[in-house]
Amino acid sequence: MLDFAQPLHNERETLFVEVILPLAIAKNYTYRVPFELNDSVAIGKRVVVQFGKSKLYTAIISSIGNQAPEKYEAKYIIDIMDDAPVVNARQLLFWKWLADYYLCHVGEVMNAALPAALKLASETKIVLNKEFEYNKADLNDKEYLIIDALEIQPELSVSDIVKLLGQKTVMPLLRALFEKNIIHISEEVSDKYKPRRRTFITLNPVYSNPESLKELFTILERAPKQLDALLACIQLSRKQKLITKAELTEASGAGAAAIKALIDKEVFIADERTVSRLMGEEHELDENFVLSDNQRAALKNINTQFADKDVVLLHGVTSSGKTQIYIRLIEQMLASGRQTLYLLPEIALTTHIVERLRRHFGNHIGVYHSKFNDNERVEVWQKVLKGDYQIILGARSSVFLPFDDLGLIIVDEEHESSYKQYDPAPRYNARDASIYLGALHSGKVLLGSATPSFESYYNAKTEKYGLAEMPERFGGVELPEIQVVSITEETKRKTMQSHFSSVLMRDIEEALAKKEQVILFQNRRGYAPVIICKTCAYSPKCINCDVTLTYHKSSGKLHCHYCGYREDSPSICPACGSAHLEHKGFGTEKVEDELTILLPDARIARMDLDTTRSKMAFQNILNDIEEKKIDILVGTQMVAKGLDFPDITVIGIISADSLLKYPDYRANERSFQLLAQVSGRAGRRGKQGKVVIQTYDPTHRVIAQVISNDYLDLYNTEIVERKAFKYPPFYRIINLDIKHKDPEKLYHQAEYLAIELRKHFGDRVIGPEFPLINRIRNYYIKSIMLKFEKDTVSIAKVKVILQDVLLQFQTTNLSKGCIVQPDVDPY
DNA sequence: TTTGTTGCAGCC
DNA sequence: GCTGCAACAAAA
Repeated sequence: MLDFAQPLHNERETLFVEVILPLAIAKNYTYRVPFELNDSVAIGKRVVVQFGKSKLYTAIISSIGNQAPEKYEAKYIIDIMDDAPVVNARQLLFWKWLADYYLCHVGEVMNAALPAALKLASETKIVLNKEFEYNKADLNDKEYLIIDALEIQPELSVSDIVKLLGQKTVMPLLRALFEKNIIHISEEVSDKYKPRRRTFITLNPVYSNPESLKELFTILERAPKQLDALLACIQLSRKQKLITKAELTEASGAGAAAIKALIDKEVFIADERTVSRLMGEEHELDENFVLSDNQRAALKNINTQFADKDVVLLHGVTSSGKTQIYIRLIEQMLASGRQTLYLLPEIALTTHIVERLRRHFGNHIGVYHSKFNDNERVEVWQKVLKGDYQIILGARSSVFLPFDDLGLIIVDEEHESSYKQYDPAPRYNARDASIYLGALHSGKVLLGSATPSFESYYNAKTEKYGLAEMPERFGGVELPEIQVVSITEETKRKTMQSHFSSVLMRDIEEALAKKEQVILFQNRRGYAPVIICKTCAYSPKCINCDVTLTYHKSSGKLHCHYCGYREDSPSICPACGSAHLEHKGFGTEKVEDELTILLPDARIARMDLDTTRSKMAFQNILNDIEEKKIDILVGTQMVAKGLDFPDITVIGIISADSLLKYPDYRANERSFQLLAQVSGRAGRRGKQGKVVIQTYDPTHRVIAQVISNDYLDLYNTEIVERKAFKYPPFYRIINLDIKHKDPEKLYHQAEYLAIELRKHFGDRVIGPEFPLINRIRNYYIKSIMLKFEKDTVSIAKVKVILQDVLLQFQTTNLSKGCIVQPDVDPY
């Protein structure tokens, strides 16, 4: 007779699991499963293992077997942390693909994929959650011990707790405490995103009939303040649907105490809600919008193309209403019961689009991005795992969430470079990864952009992707008027006031007079990027990097934008003692500074990395713009993205030249995208905006294309060059960054590596060359570029060979001290 | 001789 | 990625 109660694995059998460790190592590691855990092991569950002499790590089980490794004795798993897998099989495939495609280790992918709190390690720091009130009687002895220790010493590492309890299996305990919200993992101070919350007050419906209301009045007779508040509430509710607590306090003059008393008595019902930063106007409209004919056609087109194409590119000009189409598509997905992932560039996620979708989709939607703290991220992760969210709105890292049936991925602003991660490996592009992820789920991918990347547009043109176009703006919003100003010309006529042309100044002044707002764009932060001695031509350099130091007036120091090094700004030349130090070039800080002199009455703010680094600063600036406390906003790239405010009518590009002259094959594409995007910020419904582009090169082809808003012309001219000079979309690029502390050794090693590579790839190997910046953080850098024909060369095979060559290289004596970092599809 | 520094293999 | 050791260098 069959015994159905029989456990999954024979109890006698010894199981071994292969795990993924959150480290940059190539090998797989096998651990032995203690008998008592035989039934609990499963692929995708987290286990605690010891790796090396003393370190504990959270690892993910990637496979289970019963063969003991031959060459070594496997260590035991210390513990299993999950009752159910936190990572599903598709995710593991996705991780593997990413590691292969981007030439990195699965462990690095795991690191990027899992929120920190899901991978506690010995060094993870634990802190108490101060806001949580718990009953000590509910804790068991060990938990009590931990909490007690944390009350004395606010921060303990996992290994401290191991010592404290005298046992190795502390992770489940910590997990339990974590889930009960008693402890947090400690994080460096990062600015945390806080949605704006308001408390809304409504009268308890119990009092909707006159009888009970009358009764209430009698009861409150002896509390005149509360009576005032009640009356004010009734009065306000005639005029508006929603009453905020602040409005009520203001209108009644009753004070917060009276209102609180009424809430406590359940006369008022308080409801705290996240509200839009863009107040009013759109509220009603959004719930039940109607697509325009163009939008309906585009939607239909997309749906038709999805029938035989997995990826469709939606090319719609700014303000053509792509978001409404996305919403309709998400609704379709929701109806069919499948999940949607909606990707946006990081910065766009702090604006009203989140609220707009929240309002539309309510509890179905989860938001995930880097301004969220780790606890919030784990919460979203768990909810996706449980299937609580049907829709995820997030930045690039949300491709890692544990989706189980992803029907649609929308990648908005697909051309954005912020989809590509550079610094810690994996150097992945979330847009490209999405296409693979979509395929893994047999889902569809929609790429959206007003200025598509050439790669995507080419793929659409060659019918690899479907293409839907929306050439018209929605609701008759006019394109801004773009005026180009020649700096050369104005300088000759002596009409430049420092960096502002007469044209720009006039437009700014006119806008200010009309109480409208202005954005000025300058693609460089700080005050002056170079300081140069007029006598001996010396200019201060960073001690760790090969760059000139940028003068920052606010700190009075010279900053290195690459490693963070700072030093005091010299008053005389450190080389020759001359007092003639000249500031060359200008950044946002200087623009702001000069503007305050030229327009002393204007309220000016600056938005760049320096002013938004601190907690909440970014949000504060946005609030100030919205509440019209700022007349002029000076900023870097940041201002181009996701700033949608109706009263911004003038945009000034202080100097387009640094964009146009950037030494990169993508410079024209990028310039167009950025200029088009910045221009899109000017003017909204009913108001035509104005864009002023200042440049030394007013006849530049790209500027003409921006003015005529002719993406196609740009594409057609550029694509010819791309083909001629062997660049994407016709060729794939893999960059190898080679780093060494010793420039001599670096030179020889890089040359040697290039020779080795040429043996396999011939003249597809370019370099080694010095990159734009020669040395960063005391490492000298050379780079080798590899270009492969897209149509005829199998990139998978290339990567196998490349991996091989690199491995060979790294095992020779010649390569000691040398770091090679591959960057696949650099962006 | 002691103490400090750096490079490097191996971790299961 | 981290560790511990070996080799080497500087201080004593």
